[in-house]
Amino acid sequence: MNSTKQKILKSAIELFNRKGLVNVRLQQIADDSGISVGNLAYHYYSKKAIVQAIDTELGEELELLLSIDQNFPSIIDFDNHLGRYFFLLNRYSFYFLDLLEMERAYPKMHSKRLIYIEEMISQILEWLRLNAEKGILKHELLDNQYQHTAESIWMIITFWLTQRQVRGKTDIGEGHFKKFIWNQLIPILTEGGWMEFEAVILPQLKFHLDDTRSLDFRKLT
Amino acid sequence: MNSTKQKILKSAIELFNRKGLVNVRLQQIADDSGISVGNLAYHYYSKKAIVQAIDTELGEELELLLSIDQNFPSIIDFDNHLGRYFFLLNRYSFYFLDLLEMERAYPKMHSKRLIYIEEMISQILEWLRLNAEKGILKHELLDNQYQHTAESIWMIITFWLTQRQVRGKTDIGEGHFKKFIWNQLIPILTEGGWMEFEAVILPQLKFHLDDTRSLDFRKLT
DNA sequence: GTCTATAGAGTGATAGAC
DNA sequence: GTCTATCACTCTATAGAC
Repeated sequence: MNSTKQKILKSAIELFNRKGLVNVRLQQIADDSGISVGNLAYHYYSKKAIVQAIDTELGEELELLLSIDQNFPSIIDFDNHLGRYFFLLNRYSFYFLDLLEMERAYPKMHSKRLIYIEEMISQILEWLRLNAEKGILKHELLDNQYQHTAESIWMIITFWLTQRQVRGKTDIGEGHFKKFIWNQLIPILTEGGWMEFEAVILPQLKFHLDDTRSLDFRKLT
Repeated sequence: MNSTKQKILKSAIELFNRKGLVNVRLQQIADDSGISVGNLAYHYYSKKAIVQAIDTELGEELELLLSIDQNFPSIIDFDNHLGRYFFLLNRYSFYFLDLLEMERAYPKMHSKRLIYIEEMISQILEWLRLNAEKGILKHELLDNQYQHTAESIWMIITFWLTQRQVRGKTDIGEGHFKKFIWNQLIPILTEGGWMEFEAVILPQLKFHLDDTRSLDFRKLT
């Protein structure tokens, strides 16, 4: 890919992230890239073509993340994985913020993304079941309990940025995100699971001092 | 409010819900109401004025829901409350589906809505703490645990429709919604809390046979 | 590859008759 | 209160010169 194409994608992603997909004009992308609209059209036939290029880029990164899922059975690997999702969330935030508009405007692209979504959920579920067997997590109390938990975790990841923006709390960072997800797991940790969590994850979470809000996450006595 | 104004609002809500705020033309609202665009403009000065009218309507219903929050300390009242939120979710679905677009297009309206959001979260938190004192819920393991749980429950309520639409699962109903929320509470129920839940809520959930997906929610042995 | 200029298809809002 | 007609504007996409 030549440098002009790269410049265009960089500008487009940045503008989409900041203003939302439908609120970005081709003119703005061209201006930000330092080229004309005509030239923009030479490199990318249409707005859809730009979105498609970004979509492919994100798709590759997601596949990478999904393919290494099988290798994070331990608690610390899950935490690292959350970090990687947080990175993608911020890099391609418009994709998560305008998820619904993407579906309405580009249904074909979205149907491919659907596969990633279901894969993501089933691999979280897999991780939960694996750790239940290992004695890190308690066994399910009800049918579908872990299915619901996996879907909840997916929801928190997917709509994390949206809720943050809606509530005007754009100052909270990765530590807060992770604590939020871990909160889904803390009540279902076994005694042993808690000990591992306390030893490995808690210090990690406290390290993330990028949060403005209270970081207190110490065990109550 | 005269009948034409009511017809307009009814059409607008329906169209917004189905196609999304930005994808509905004034012409369509007029057609659906059986009037002309000119007449539409006579009754509502602009598109924004229509949205504002709906916003006020929803605001009143939300205030009603938030004002009776203090009266649902028991488990069954919480469940009923979830039912009321589910009703509002569906009646004004565009407001939840296009939450971000609402903020971008009508920031002033949104800043009022922000208050409701924070109130909703703090009243869920209040309920959690009340039931922890009553011995229905376990005490917090960590600082902010219930704060996170309350925010998670708010997220699930608020983005329930969005995730459903994104994943193409428009066939799942109120029972599934409630089970999903209850799944947040099940792991933190005390022994006594579980017994009450099993007696009062489980039969209720099984009653909702509107779900297409598996309804199995029986206790595993 | 890059530009300017403009076509073409909306879209919200308005004017003015009835 | 209701209508038709149209303005003023926005935005994507294209044509054609350099």
